[in-house]
Amino acid sequence: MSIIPSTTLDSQLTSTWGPASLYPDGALVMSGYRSCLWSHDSQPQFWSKYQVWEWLQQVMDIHQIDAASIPFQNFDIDGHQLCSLSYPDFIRAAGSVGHILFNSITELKSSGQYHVDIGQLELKPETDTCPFPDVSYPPGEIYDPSVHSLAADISPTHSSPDIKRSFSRSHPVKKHNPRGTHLWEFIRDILLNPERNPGLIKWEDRTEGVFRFLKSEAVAQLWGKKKNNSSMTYEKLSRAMRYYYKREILERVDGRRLVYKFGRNARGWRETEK
DNA sequence: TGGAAGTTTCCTGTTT
DNA sequence: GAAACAGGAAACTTCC
Repeated sequence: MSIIPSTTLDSQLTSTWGPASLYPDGALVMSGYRSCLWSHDSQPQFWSKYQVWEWLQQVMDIHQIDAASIPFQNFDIDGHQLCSLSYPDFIRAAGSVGHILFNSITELKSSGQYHVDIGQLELKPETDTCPFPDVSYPPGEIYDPSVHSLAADISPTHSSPDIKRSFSRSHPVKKHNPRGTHLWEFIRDILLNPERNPGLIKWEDRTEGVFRFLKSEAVAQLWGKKKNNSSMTYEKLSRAMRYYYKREILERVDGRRLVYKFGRNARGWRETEK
């Protein structure tokens, strides 16, 4: 979302993917590390409704917060409005999760330039040097939603032990999320960042959740890189996609090759959820 | 340590 | 004939 304009497929494939979900509380992991600078539109004040919603998604992901814990309809606002909310507003809007969201947005507002790539993170004490030697991305290259997601950008203020204890007591967590982002979430995130992933996957029917792979093997390679699996192919990826039919995360689209549709159990792709 | 979840890999057969 | 789809089966990785 509000990240660096783009990066190449090659650079993605050679960069370390950020296994954000391997760190149930990424902010804790990142505590004590300096943030790196990123682009102007990373400042939450300039976010669109869509970006606000994405931020919510990423906070949920990084904290493994049950999706049902956050009433998305209460966040049908843009970044400017979001930044004007007070702590009580967050509590009213998101209940027990409110303080997590408040801390995150407070930090983002105060830094305005917060970006941490967990994949490149070395666990070492805070130093005067940025742990990310080169965060520049040539134009026209492809954005990697997992590397550059806000999931990796959660406020260090979350590292507060009090918050952590409070959070673990009061918030349900996802039952299981074995290897970080799920495949369908990975696909969804690519779709939600079309300007940064030109020609990989595109919406066929945005309102119905129908999408089509344009470069199936490229997507498979990207997925393989994320999973540190250089032998990933579209054939294997598509097998995993087909398992989603049973779970109703995806629905079959008969007669159309490379076309899938989000099912009732897939969330976060609808515009109306923003 | 065992079970569950979510893939990953391989395979055969079918459809486009 | 090639590419993609469909789905069974077993293995694997990770988390709890």
